[in-house]
Amino acid sequence: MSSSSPTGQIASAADIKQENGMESASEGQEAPREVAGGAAAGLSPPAPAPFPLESGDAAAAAARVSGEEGAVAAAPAAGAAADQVQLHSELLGRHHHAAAAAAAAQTPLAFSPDHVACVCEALQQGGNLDRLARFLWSLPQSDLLRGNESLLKARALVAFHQGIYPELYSILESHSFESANHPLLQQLWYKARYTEAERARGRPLGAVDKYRLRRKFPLPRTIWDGEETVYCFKEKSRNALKELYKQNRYPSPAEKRHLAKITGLSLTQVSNWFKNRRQRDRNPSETQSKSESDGNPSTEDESSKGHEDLSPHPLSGSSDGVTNLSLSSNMEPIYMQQIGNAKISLSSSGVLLNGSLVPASTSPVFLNGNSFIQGPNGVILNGLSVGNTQTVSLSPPKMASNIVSNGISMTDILGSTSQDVKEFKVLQSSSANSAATTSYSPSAPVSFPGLIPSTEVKREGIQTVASQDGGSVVTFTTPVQINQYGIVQIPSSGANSQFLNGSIGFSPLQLPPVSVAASQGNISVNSSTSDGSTFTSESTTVQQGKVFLSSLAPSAVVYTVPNSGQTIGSVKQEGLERSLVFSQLMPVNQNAQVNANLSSETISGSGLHPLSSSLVNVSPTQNFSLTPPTLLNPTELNSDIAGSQPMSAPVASKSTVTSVSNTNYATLQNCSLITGQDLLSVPMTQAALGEIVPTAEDQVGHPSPTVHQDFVREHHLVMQSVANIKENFLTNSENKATRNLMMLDSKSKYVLEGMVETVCEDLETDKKELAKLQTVQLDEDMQDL
DNA sequence: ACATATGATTAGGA
DNA sequence: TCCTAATCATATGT
Repeated sequence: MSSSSPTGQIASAADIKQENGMESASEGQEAPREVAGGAAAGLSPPAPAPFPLESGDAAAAAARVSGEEGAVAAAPAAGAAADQVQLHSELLGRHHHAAAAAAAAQTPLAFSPDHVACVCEALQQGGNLDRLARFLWSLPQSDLLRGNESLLKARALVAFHQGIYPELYSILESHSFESANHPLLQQLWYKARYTEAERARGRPLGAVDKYRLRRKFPLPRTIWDGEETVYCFKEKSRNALKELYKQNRYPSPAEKRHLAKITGLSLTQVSNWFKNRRQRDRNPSETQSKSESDGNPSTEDESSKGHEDLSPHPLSGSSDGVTNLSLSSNMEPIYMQQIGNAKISLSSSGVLLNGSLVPASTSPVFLNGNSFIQGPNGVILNGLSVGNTQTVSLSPPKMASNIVSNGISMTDILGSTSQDVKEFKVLQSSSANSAATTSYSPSAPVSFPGLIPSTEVKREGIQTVASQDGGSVVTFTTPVQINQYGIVQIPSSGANSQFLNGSIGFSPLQLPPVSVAASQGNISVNSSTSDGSTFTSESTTVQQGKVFLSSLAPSAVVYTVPNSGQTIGSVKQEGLERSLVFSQLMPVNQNAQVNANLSSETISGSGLHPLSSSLVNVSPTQNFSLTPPTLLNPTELNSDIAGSQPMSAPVASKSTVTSVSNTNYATLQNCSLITGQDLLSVPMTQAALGEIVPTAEDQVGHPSPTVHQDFVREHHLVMQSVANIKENFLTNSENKATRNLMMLDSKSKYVLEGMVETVCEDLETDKKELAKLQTVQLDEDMQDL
């Protein structure tokens, strides 16, 4: 029990289980199970409200907030807060005070959709459904009708809470939700069915009854990615396990971890699976069936088959696409900054939480209380967890540790836990992929092309802008949420605050569908850098069909291959695994996948050197090139990195994000590396987005190279740090590092498309608002407690 | 209802 | 800490 409890872990397990319910059982069995139960159990069995964060989380969050931020927000809101309306009005007031007071006055209730979403998320997180219900009730019809996902989710929660199941079903079936929200919504779906049945029968349902109901009322595709799950494990996961089992019945801890990571299962689950598998192979008599692996009794490992298709990977998927699920998992939260932790205070970086997982609850949490206002540098905000759930929190520059996500402390996550925590998502596309990826080299770790880690991507960028004066430096941090609502904040460093709104734009790269095909190939990314350099990864050869892109700072982009320890000599797998790097896979066209790792850790963890070379692995057979609108100058990056001349080459890049849209094309966003010269280009990227705000630079008014340099510097720093060059780091960091975080939603939808909205115009205001919300929530929570 | 499949748990050993 | 063997309870199928 204890150990495994996959569910316990975060949600990941929970998620999975959710679907079937079985697993969750780990704990006790009784709790059991059912889907809902399972999930709930996993999370917090306890949780009062099924959805809210775990108590633990909440508590943590609360603590933070109160402790640290309390001052800021607390005051006003606190008491009154209780009431939605008040809250509402207050928010409005604040919100506008800077921007448009007048407007506010006119339309009191006219919250921007983002704010509404924000409030909804906050209330959901707080778990106070009554308040949420009141809030919804106070909204004008027009707002309710808007397709805002957070709102819909909130309505669904309220409907469930109030027992208005038909409405719940209607909501769930009428809108395609982000995969990050699937776990929660799935729970609602099943739980509602169970409850209805129980009421009808007047007696509690047994496991079988629930199972029947699940069969009878399958999840609508709007809240399910279509991935099959049998006995609690996804087909893909099962296949991955089988593959490895064929090769080695006694996987090493590292292999198990890797497998866990790949499959989104916990280490314990992986171990149990092998244990059971071995046992059942041994005594067929008992259960026999080996359906699983075919009979490979022999399996003796390796010898046998070896190759071939060992992995046909499964990824089954339907092809269609729908979305994926996320689930839970995902969490791979990543944290990257190990560096930060390590020695450099650097960053603390941001943490992303992925909402995805959230098992039970919804996810997102606001976190970091600290973050809110941290002085000069670091602040951030949190995005709200909007739609997806995810919230981003930022941490203060220094501590990495603070972050709590979903109740889980970062630390935990960071720790080995990652395995447990993380989950991957599978993109449907993957299914297609599966085909694509057929080849898989045995030697290589198992690859699971189809899985995509939750999508979180975090990007940290540190941007420092030197003021012309030279005196001040402005740093800003930008967390981006890729969900529907992106929030970018740029705190100004010093007293003078300048806020930039940044919206971060990503210019999407589109990958031609075609390219994606198959399994092994190289991918070249051509960036049209100013100089026209193209980046190709030769070195990268194939790893398992994945391409990893890691971006460090805003500017730097590193391409790494995470687990391919093999490839990279010095790197060890374990290290890699541990590193929280997460990679994302992007299915391109459904067939190809690209992984982007944004963590620096990977590299650093291994202690390698410079990873100098950037590697891109592409498994897809074919090569496809990505042409970002922006410029990539990988070369420079690499050189820099490798070169050890940190500052020398200025490259400013923005983070790279890969997005995959359901539609089949993948987009790389923000991949721009800008050379010093091209400073201007940076902004451009954003321009693409359109409406968005001026780039930071613009706002700051420094186009100048200087800035860039700093930028670059920072980058370098990061990179270097990776490389083990820490000293520099410190320096820079001291200046102020800024980080950019990007959260992608677990869905991978990464779709930055919409994401980039700039939600908060007035950062301060937002901060306050958020703080207030949090405070309020906390207060309430406290009271409840 | 029954049979089977499968993940998890427990106890004991190395 | 990991493994095996036995066993549990649910999941799934008929």
